[in-house]
Amino acid sequence: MTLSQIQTFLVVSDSLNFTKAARSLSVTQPAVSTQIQLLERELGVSLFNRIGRRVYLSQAGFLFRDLALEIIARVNRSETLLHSFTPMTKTDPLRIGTGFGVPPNREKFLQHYLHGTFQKRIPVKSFHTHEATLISELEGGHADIVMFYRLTEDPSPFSAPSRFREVTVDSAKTLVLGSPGLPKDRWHRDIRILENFPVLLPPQESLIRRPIEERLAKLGLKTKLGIDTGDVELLRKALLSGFGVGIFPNSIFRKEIESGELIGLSIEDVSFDCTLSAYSLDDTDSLHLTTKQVALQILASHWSESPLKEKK
Amino acid sequence: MTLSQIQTFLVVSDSLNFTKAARSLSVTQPAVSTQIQLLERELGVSLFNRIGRRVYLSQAGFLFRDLALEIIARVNRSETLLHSFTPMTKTDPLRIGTGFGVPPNREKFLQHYLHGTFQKRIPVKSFHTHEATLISELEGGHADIVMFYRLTEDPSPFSAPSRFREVTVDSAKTLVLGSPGLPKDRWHRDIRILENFPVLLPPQESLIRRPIEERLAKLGLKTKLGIDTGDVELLRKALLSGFGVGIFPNSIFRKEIESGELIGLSIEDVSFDCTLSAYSLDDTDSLHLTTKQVALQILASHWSESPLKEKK
DNA sequence: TAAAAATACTCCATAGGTATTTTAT
DNA sequence: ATAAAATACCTATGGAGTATTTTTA
Repeated sequence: MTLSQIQTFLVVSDSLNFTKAARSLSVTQPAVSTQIQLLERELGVSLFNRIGRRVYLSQAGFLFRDLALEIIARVNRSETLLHSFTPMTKTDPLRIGTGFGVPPNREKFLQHYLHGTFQKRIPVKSFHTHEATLISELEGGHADIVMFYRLTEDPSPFSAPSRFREVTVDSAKTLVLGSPGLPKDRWHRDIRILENFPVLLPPQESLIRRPIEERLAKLGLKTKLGIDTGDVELLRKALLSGFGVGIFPNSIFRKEIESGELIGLSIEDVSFDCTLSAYSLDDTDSLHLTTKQVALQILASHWSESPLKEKK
Repeated sequence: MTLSQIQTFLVVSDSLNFTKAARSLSVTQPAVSTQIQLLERELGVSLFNRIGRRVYLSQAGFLFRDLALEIIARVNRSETLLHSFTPMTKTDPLRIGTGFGVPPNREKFLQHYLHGTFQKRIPVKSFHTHEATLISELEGGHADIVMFYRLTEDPSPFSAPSRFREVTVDSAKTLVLGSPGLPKDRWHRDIRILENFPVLLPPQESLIRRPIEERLAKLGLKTKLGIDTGDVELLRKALLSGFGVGIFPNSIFRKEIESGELIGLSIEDVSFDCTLSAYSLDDTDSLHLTTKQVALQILASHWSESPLKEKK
C-alpha cells in the first residue's frame, strides 16, 4: 500500500469514474486502473464493483474509505504542521518532581537526550516528595514534569485531566516481596503468610497505598504493619534482612528480583497492575513542542528499556 | 512522503541508530539514510539531530512521531480489517424515515447505488413523518435510517448518541425567503418586514422550529404566523404566490432560489446554520458493514452533489 | 456507436545495493 | 582505530505513458 494509492482510491471513490479521477490527479486512466488493482490485490478485496462501465464503491471500499480519509488527513496535518515548524529556544531549567519509588538522579541521562533534541544545554532540576504535594506542584506551575506510581485502572489523579499529558514511563505489578532467607515452609504462595510477618507497605501519601489496603481489608487479613516510610533504601534493607515481607510495585525492586536477592510472588488476591506515569501540561494546541513535552517523550521511550546505558 | 519513509522513520526513532534500523528493516544503512533525508527535505525540517555519530530525535521529530504512529496504526488496521473481510448478504428492505423538508421518493436513486455496492437487489422503503416520531422509530428499531434537519450547533437529539452514527447529508442556512413579486419597497433586508407579512415557518414538531421562534422572540418581533404545516408543496406555493415570507433551510427551496423564483435573504438576526443529518445504529464494532451504514455513506456522498443524475 | 475500463508494452524515475569517504569517539 | 552516517555511483523494480482491446449502454 502506498500513499499515492490511497489518494487515488479517495479521488476515485468521490467521482466513481476512473477517467475523471485520472484527470483530476493529472495522470492517465490506465495509471489509475493499475494502482487501484494493485491496492485491491494487496488488500485481498475488491474496493469497487465494476458493473458494466459503471463503478460503485463495494462494501469493503466503504470500510476502507473512512480509514483512508483518516490517513490522508494525518499526512496533510504532518505536512502543514512541520512545514511551519520553528524550533523553540527555551532554556529554562526543567523541574522534575518524583514520588515514592521513582529512582532519583536521572538528570544526566535526561540532559543527554535534551541536548541531543534541542542542540542546546538545558539544565534539569529534580526533587523527590509526596504524591499529593507533587500534584499540587504541577498544578501550581512549580514543576514541569511529575512522575509517580498509580493503579493502572484508576483515573488520572488530576482534576482537569485534559490539561495534562500523561505518558507511561514503565508498567509494573504490585508484588508480595520477601527475602529468600525467610523460612522455606512459610514462604509460599499462601496469602496467610501476611499475617505472620511484619508487612511493609508504600507510604500513606502514595497513590498505590490505598488500593493495597483495600485489598487486604477485603480479604479480612489482620496484617501487622511494619515500617511505613517513603525511604526506599530503608525498605530495601528491611526486606533483604528478612525482617518481613512487603507489597510494592515490582519495578522498584526489579534489580533485586532479577538477581535473586528478593523473591516476588504474584498472588492474585493482593497484586494489581500499576503504572509509572509522567505528567506535564499539555501544550499540543500550540504549534511548537515545549521542553517538557520532549522530556516526557524521552522519559517514556527510554526509561524502562535502557535507562542507564548512557552512563557508562 | 511515502508510507515506507514513515515506517523507516518510526523504526529509526525507536532505535536512534540508522544501522540497527536498517537491519530490522532488512535494508542497508544508506537506504535508510536516503529515505530519512528525502523525508526531511520534503517536510522542510530535521527529524533527527546527528550529533557526532549519535542520533537524537529533534523537536520536529517528536512532533511527527505521534502523527506517524497514528498513520501506521490506521494502515495496519486497514490491512487486517480488509484482509479478513467477507461481504454481507443481508437483503432485508432498508427502512428510511424522513422528516420535514427532506425530499421523498429517492428510493430509485439509492437502490441503484445499493445494487452497485452489494451486487444484490436491496429494496428500500421510505416514509415521511414528524421528527419526534422518527427518532423513536429509529430507537425502537422500526427504521434503519432517519433523516432530518437540525440546528448545526445543537447536540444530537439522541439520548444515547454513541449508539448512533450520524453523517451530514447536506448543510444549509435558514433564510428569510420571499417571492420577487412582493412589493419592491418592502422586500429588503430590514428584519421588520416580518411584521408586515404572514410568516411561514417549519412545522411545530420540526427540530428547527424552536430555534427560529426563539430568535424571533428575542428580537421582540410580533410576526403574524401564517400556515403551520409540514407540507413543503403547500409552503412552496404560498411563497411563490407572494402570500407571505418564510423562514426555512435554504436547501429545501434550493432550486427555486437558483432559478430566481424565490429570493432568500440571509439576515443575521434570524438565520443560522443547520444540517441535514442521517442517523443509523452504529455497528462499527462488528467486522462487517451493514446495509444501513453503506446506505448512510451513499446518502452522505451523493445526496447534495448530484441527487438526481441517475434518474435520466 | 460511443464511452469507459482493462490490457499490452515501452520507458524512465527512483529506491536500494555496493563501495567509499567523512567524522567523531 | 573503529564505528556510524553520508556520499557516489550503479542497477533494477515498478509506476506512468501510448496504443489497443473489450465491454456495455
